Amino acid sequence: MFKADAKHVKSEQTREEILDSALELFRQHGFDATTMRDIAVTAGVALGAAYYYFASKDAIVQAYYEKVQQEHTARLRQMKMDGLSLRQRLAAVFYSKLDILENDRKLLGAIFRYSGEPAHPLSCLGPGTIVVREQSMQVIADAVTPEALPADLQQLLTLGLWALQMGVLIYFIYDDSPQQQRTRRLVDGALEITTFLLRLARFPLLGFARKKVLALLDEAGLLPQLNHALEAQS
Amino acid sequence: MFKADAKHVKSEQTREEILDSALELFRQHGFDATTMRDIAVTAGVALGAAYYYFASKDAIVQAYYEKVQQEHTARLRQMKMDGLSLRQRLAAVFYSKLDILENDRKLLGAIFRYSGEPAHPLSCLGPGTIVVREQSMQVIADAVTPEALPADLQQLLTLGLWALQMGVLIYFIYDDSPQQQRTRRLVDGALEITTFLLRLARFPLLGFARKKVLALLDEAGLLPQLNHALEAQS
DNA sequence: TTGATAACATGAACATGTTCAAGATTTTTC
DNA sequence: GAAAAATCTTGAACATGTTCATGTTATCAA
Repeated sequence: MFKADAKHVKSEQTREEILDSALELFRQHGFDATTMRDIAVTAGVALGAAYYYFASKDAIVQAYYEKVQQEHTARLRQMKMDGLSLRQRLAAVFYSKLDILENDRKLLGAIFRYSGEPAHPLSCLGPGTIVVREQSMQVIADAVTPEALPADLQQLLTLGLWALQMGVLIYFIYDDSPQQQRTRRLVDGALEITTFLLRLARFPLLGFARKKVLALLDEAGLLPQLNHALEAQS
Repeated sequence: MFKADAKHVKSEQTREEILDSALELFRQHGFDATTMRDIAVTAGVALGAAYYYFASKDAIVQAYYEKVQQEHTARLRQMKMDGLSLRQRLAAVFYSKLDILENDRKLLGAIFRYSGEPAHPLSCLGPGTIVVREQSMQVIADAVTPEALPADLQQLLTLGLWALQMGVLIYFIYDDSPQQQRTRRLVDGALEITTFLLRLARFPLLGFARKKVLALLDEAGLLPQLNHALEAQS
């Protein structure tokens, strides 16, 4: 189960070769302008081989995004968060994600392409992408946990921040300001407001709203169980 | 400019014929399983004719959604809203939209397909779909306006509800409960919380948050000018 | 009426994502 | 080590969205 057989290594190399070639071509000429034949030729394999390793052209982008998520998780794990405020930790989460994706904004579009098709294996909200989704939630949860909030509030905050991150990514894709500074400012502002509202969440009236929201999300089945995704790290 | 020439009428009929055939086939066999050739044959025209009237297969779904939006606008206009509360008016807005879309959930996926591609003419967030987007915002704005809220709050509420509607549509697509009752309950709960928070928005602390949010959205360029979409009604 | 122009219609040809039957290579089994 | 199985590779063939050169028909000016 764990033998690093030469064959397995070579297979993995071929896969990497195809993935790297594809990403290079995507970045150079765009996703649509790059054909699977281009990718195969650049990777030095036959067209069919590309499909042996990747179920579809979009699946290549999905594989890229999974690598991004691994990188995001890794970067935050080796970051010293001690002494940082919640807001600073969250800023680190959001900023590092943007840093990683900075030069590949055009690729991200493919990630959202099937968000309206529950049955599609690459739907970013569907079961087919649950691993990477839970992983990205876990990154946020890890930044939230040290705050020692009440469990319900913590869950709510994590889900809300994950949704915010999704929205920020969309904004990021559309952001044509230099270096996407606008997205960064949006993150700053959103986090400021988030932490401000969090301080307010202890007040009784907002506490009532909090319970309402939680009950609603729960009834809607939108409250995932967290902490189940970390072991899926290769 | 306004002559109902026989030719123009016939042209419009052909377009309708293609659109109707396409929708029928989409509903019967699904979007992907229906080919443009199927559509052309069913409509009794050549393949090229379909492309004369619609720029792409997805554009047919877009045309469908524009019809849906027209219908939504029309339904709400002929509804007597006098004496209804804000929450009731908003419920009418959300429910009627779901009613119209009830049997075409599978078609909706195509609407979101290009949400991550700013340059695509069918991006549901891009400039190519601004008319239908403003129209759907206007429907919400019309339900909000009678409340005579402060201008900033009204704008904020309208934008927030539009975003909520988008989210609800996504949930709707994924909702496999009978008659999508879950989505309706989600709407109920979300509107309850919305109106509750709206009552709170007058308090000074939340008023501060409100200003913050508004400034943030404004800086991000997310506050559209409303009231400019009504004349584009055929 | 006639010629010119614009609007509409055609379907073969093309581009490209995807499939698949067949073959090559490696690993496992006995 | 030979046979069997699993893994990997190939590229022709296919399906289908889209384009386009070529018609056809309607409109309009003279």
